Amino acid sequence: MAEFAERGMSGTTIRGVAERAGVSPALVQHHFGTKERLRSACDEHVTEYLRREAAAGIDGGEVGDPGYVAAIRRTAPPMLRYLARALVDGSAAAAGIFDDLVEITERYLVDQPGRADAHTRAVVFTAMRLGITVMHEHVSRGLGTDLFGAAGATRVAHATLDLVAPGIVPDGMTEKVDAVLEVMDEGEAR
Amino acid sequence: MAEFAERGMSGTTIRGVAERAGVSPALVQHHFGTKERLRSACDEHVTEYLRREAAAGIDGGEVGDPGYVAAIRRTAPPMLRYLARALVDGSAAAAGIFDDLVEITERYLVDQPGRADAHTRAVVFTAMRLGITVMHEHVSRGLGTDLFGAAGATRVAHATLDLVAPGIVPDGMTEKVDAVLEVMDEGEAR
DNA sequence: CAGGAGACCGTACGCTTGTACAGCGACTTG
DNA sequence: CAAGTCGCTGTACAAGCGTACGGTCTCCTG
Repeated sequence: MAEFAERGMSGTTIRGVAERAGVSPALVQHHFGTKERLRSACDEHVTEYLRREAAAGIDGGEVGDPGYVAAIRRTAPPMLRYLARALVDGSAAAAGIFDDLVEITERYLVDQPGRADAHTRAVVFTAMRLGITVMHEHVSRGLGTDLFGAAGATRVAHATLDLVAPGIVPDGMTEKVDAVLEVMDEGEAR
Repeated sequence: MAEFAERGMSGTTIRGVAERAGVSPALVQHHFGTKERLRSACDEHVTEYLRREAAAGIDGGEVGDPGYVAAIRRTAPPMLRYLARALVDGSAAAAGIFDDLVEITERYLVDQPGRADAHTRAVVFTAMRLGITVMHEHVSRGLGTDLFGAAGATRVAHATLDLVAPGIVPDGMTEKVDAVLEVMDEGEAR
């Protein structure tokens, strides 16, 4: 996944993946058959991960658990880096994830009257939020800190809350974000 | 540029570029030498274009000219498609453009008190806005309309104005956007 | 203990790739 | 009109690619 994220679908080689994994190229082929099936396996893996963690994050009280947050902070960056590439590399799975996020966003965005309809807003807002992840390299450079680090994530979360219209985001979202950031800080300090 | 935009740096072949241009692969090499220098030429071209048109758009009254707006709407999409790819493909020129946009954004964003500092806000806002362009394929699919078409651009502009905090965007920006959209509609109707 | 499954490897093959090179015709220039 | 420039081409080649295949070793199982 790291190799796909860094070099893109056509830029990664099976030999490169094998070397990074410390095995022979033949073993990669033995397990995944073809390069396309290796990509599919990555797609499936990140799709399942996001579906599982998104569900836990939405309806679960797990976001208050320092251990859970720490685990997410450890496992999420590789997934997001892969997703960032897949979103512009023409992966069908990434398109599905995007559409799922649009649907979730549309359900949670406050439908207050404005210039655009709720669906258009949800699509645009999803693209905007994902833009930060997709351009994490540039964001990190601009911030002088890794976006996927604790400090970077906090700053970006605060800036995002500054930037989006208050009437759009559901009630209690600001507090929820603050709670997660606090739990994250505690986990970082320990 | 279209080939680079669709297939990425490592996915495009000189033979593919040549075929698309209706010439022989050797001619591409004759003019640009190497694939890397071809990419550099594209980078330079889009950089110069954006610098020129951004300057005209910011301090010029040209945005009220229907002919000018029509020309932009014809020339911009290929540039933006290329930029979208270059931003995640690790192009040095794209990084420079991103940084330039951050600087411009920081200069124009209203520096009202909030949770994040002005620079962080500018970086995040730049990534968000570019996210729409970078994920134009997904946005277009979600909208059911081409993002680079007149209808799509209008809907996205309206949704963006709905989504960003009113205190952040400078005075008169809404009216300016409306004016451009109106001129665009006139040009389209003709 | 025989044997099968599976993780793992080295080698090989055909194809595509970037690039080098020699050449051809049209047009410009002295 | 000779000569050079330039747009343009076909061919050739080494490197790297995805993938097929046969083989080795370890471990589990009957």
